[in-house]
Amino acid sequence: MTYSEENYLKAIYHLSLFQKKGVNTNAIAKMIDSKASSVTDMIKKLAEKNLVEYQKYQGVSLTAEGLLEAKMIVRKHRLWEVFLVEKLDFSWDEVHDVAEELEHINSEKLINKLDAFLGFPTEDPHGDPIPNAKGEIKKMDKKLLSELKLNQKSICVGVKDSSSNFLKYLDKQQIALGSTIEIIEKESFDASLIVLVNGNEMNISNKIASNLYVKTV
Amino acid sequence: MTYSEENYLKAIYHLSLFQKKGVNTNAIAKMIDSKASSVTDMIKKLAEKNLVEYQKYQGVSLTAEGLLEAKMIVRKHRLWEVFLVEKLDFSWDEVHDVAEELEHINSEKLINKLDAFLGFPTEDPHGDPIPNAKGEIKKMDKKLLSELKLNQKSICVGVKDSSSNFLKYLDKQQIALGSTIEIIEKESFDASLIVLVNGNEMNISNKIASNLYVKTV
DNA sequence: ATATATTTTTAGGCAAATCTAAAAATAAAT
DNA sequence: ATTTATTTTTAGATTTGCCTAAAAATATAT
Repeated sequence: MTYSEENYLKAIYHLSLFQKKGVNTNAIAKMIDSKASSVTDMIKKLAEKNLVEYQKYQGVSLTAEGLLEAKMIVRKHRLWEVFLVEKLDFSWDEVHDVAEELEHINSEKLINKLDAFLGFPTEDPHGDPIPNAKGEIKKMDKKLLSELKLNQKSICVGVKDSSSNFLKYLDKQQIALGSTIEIIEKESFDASLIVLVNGNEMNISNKIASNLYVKTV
Repeated sequence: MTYSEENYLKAIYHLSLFQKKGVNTNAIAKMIDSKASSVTDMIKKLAEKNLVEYQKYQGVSLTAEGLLEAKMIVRKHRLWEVFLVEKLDFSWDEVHDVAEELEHINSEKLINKLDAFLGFPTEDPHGDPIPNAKGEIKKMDKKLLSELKLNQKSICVGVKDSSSNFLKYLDKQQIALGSTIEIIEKESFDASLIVLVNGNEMNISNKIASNLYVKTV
């Protein structure tokens, strides 16, 4: 598979997590940062190879084979992210672009050895699940902080938005994966929250709370 | 720089270590496994970018800029090889192809962090020198085993041929980097040697001895 | 239900990297 | 020094992945 084919599969995979029907040509174009016509071309090629199911004008979906391929790319991406953070001291907002390149390195032995070296992690530095060698994904029951009940103790387990901007904000506020979080007051006017993060009281906007995943404890 | 451009630079670099004049079009074609006409095309492109010096029919050589680029690719290749062997338990005959892909990953931060993680190694698993971040290469005074004097104690510091075949042969004979080697007899008829490797007597053909680097002690 | 807007596809082209085959330059050999 | 052989370059095609612009299909709105 080419670099480009892999990127398309990955994009379709990510989009299909939110869209149960076929994934739109335009949505793919936006994610890949290309044009709808290019997407149509590539989709035809992927359909030829039996990696996607494609009906003209009806969007695409991954075949079983395509899904597995996509998961393997995601697996590689996230394992490399763990490597960068745990072993090479990258911060969680720096890993994405490099992992975007590393995910295309093609060696099963490499990725499985890396997996073992890292201790078979199940989540990446942003709390996203890492598919295992068979493509199985352990899903965690997490919820958005904005959906958490008052006075319910929880711990931070992931982010929805993993943009560098947001991650740096969290660093500044000393919010990290594993931080304990509890809502002690909800402001109905702007839906902002007063929370305890590791015991420290702070104010958090709704936008932040809508991008932080927590697990109740 | 594209993947392909990097491969050409690397090929020219390796060939120019043996050939002090301009490197031949045909030699490059053979190394890259392509055709002379393709090489001519690419060379023109690299000359445009000031990475090589090129005169029609006279071969190519690297400019200062091209040389540094080439060394950085070699640096990446060899650092990844160390990583694969030291951290992921690859054997020395398995690393080349994967490193061939990894060497194109483009992140200075990554490679310098990796370098530090590995403890700033100066040689790769085959005994080849690793350029440092400035492109400096610490050269070791090594010689071929075939050039070693009788009864001169030495240690194995590298291989000239790093084909999987040869490396597996060395594994089988329990010859590795760091093994002590001493010639105790030279057979003039076929130039084969009787040697002590870590104290064990064994017979070694001239071809083997001409592909093993040693350092006298 | 028809007109309007949006999305998707087709048609035709472009740039990069490669190739084959022929021509030009250089090297080797008698 | 010519001829012969080899190497290198040019010319013209091909493939991949992308593009723009126009046409076709689908969705939306009055």
